[in-house]
Amino acid sequence: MREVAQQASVSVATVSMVLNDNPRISKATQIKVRRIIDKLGYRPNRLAQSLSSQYTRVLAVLLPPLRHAFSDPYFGELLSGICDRADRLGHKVMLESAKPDFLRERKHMELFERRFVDGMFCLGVNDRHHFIKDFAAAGFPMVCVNNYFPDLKLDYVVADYRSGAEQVMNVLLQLGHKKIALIAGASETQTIRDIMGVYSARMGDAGFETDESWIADGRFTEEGGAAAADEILERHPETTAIFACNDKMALGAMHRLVELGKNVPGDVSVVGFDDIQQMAFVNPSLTTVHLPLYEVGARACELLVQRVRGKAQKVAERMPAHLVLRDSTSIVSGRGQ
Amino acid sequence: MREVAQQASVSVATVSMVLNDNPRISKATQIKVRRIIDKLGYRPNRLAQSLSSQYTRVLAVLLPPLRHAFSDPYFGELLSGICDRADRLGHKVMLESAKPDFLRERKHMELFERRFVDGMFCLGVNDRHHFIKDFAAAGFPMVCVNNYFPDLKLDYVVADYRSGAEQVMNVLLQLGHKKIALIAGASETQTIRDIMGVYSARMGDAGFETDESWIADGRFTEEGGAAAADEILERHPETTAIFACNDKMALGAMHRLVELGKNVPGDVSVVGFDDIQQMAFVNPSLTTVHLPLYEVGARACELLVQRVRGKAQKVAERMPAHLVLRDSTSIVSGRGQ
DNA sequence: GTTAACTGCTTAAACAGTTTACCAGATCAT
DNA sequence: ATGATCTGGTAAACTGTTTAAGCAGTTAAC
Repeated sequence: MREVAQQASVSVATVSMVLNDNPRISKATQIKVRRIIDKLGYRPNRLAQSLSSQYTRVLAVLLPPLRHAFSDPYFGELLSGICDRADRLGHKVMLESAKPDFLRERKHMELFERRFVDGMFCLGVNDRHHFIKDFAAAGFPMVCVNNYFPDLKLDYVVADYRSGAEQVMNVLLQLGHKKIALIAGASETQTIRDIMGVYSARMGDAGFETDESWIADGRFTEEGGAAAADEILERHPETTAIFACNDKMALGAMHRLVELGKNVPGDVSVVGFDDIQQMAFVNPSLTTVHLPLYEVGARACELLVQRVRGKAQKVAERMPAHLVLRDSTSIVSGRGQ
Repeated sequence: MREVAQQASVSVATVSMVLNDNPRISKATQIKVRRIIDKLGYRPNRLAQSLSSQYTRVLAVLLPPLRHAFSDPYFGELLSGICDRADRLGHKVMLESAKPDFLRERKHMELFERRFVDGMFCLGVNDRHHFIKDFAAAGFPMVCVNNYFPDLKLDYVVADYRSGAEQVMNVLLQLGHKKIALIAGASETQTIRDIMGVYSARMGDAGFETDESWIADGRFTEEGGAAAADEILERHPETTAIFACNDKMALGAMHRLVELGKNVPGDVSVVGFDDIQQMAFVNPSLTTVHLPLYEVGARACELLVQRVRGKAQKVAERMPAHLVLRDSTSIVSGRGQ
């Protein structure tokens, strides 16, 4: 920068102002300086800029410490939305995994304290993750992505799980299903509780009271989904439909059903949640709820950037979800009754 | 830092040396200063550290600009390995997407020039991506992950595609298959050419000469795999086995086969490549080649960090792959002959 | 007729560290 | 006693930006 200033016979401050399109710089100086910049191939050092301006223009994404978190299409789709939008807003995205060590050493706070990042996204958090309160307490910008905490004053952007669940229950009931089981994930997650609430309510409305024996925990994984399917069929062999709270569990359940010699959807209908890409290509293709994950991520990013700039107030948005009917659901079969 | 120095009645230089475990600092001063640091909750500003030390300890991952790149388990697994190892080595990971604009504006170079990052990983690149030469030319540390360029002097870490392909061909031939088709990806990719080379050679060895009518391009996607399956069956209805160069294409092909009323593996065996996690849970579960993607990513990270520190020489490693037999392959059926 | 707000630019301080050259005192060999 | 070496520390220069304050002259507002 000094070199540019020298060659253009102006001060470094002027060069700085040229770079920042400060209106106080005359057209002539603008052009003169820019010409030298191009000639010299000068690029401002972002570390120095950040040091001085107090903004790093870097955002962190905190992912749960699952072995396959990065290769999980669910998180991937959120990440995709976040990254695309961040790029458009001139921000970089950094990846972090919320390992126990990471949290114990308060690294999630260090990210801010040491000026690594301006803001943070939390993905896959639930009520047991007490650390999320730290951000708000310290006044660091943070947005919960596709999750929320009614009791805490935290920013969030979330897909409409209730509406999605309503649509699933409607279609299953209309297809004549009465023996509907639910494969849930961790009930420490508010969105899962939303689905469970809708499930119980709609079953009750339809006159088919269910108890917790109709609900199994699939731990959000394929293996868990398979195990949950086992549990359910053992407790209720008369089950004609299984509603899983995410696609991975639905896939695991479906795989297990086929292994057990059941026909999907002939004997048992299966419905997922999320609509991750592959689900159109499994056999049978999976009926599921499409969540606008990309858009949720993108919107969260927009709002986080506003927060960083001190603009946004309370951030809380809910984005629409819709059912995608495929081949894993059908009208209840005669003998299923 | 000034505050710490003052309270400990030493200079800021001393505080800096304490933080960096400089041996010139006495035990007594060490302890005295550290006590004040803890008391004040002081955290060194990484921007200032980087500005001064010339190292950012940030690495960038350049992903191809595919709509679902982030949610692709293939990239996810590589990313997972990279991130875990980077964390252990005290480095942060930044995400970048190689969009046309990005490259046109030389942003991939700016990342280095503006001191954003110390090094870079390139994922999913092929011979058409001329920009990869820029790094070497400018002397910026870069490692190609799970891909390589025999003609260029670039660092890389790659899974052993040839050995994987050998294993596939061995098992298919042993199962009695003769009419084996190949679904390839972009032939601009060296690893794909490796597979194609093995395929042709082994078919030739076994006395079953094939020509390009037995090879279709599946563009690495499920849709492409499905279309490729169509092509192949149209040209060669007698096909008894399909070998796809990645799992996504295998899944697409399998889905199409089932749609066409074929039984997998009864009528047609299908083999994939990569062993992404879900493939154990599709119907039928997919026989595929397990690539140590996590390890490839981790190793690439180790080597990149060494490169950044100026230690490593030429980096070029190949990691072993092995076949995973599942339910999508079987002995060739009588009528298939 | 005074005050205030421009004009386009410069100077210097601030941002928060690291590193190098140097220094005073202690230790050691001659 | 003298010079050489070691020890533990300091002051100052350095990294590359942004930004507040200021310069002297012009113009608009009250």
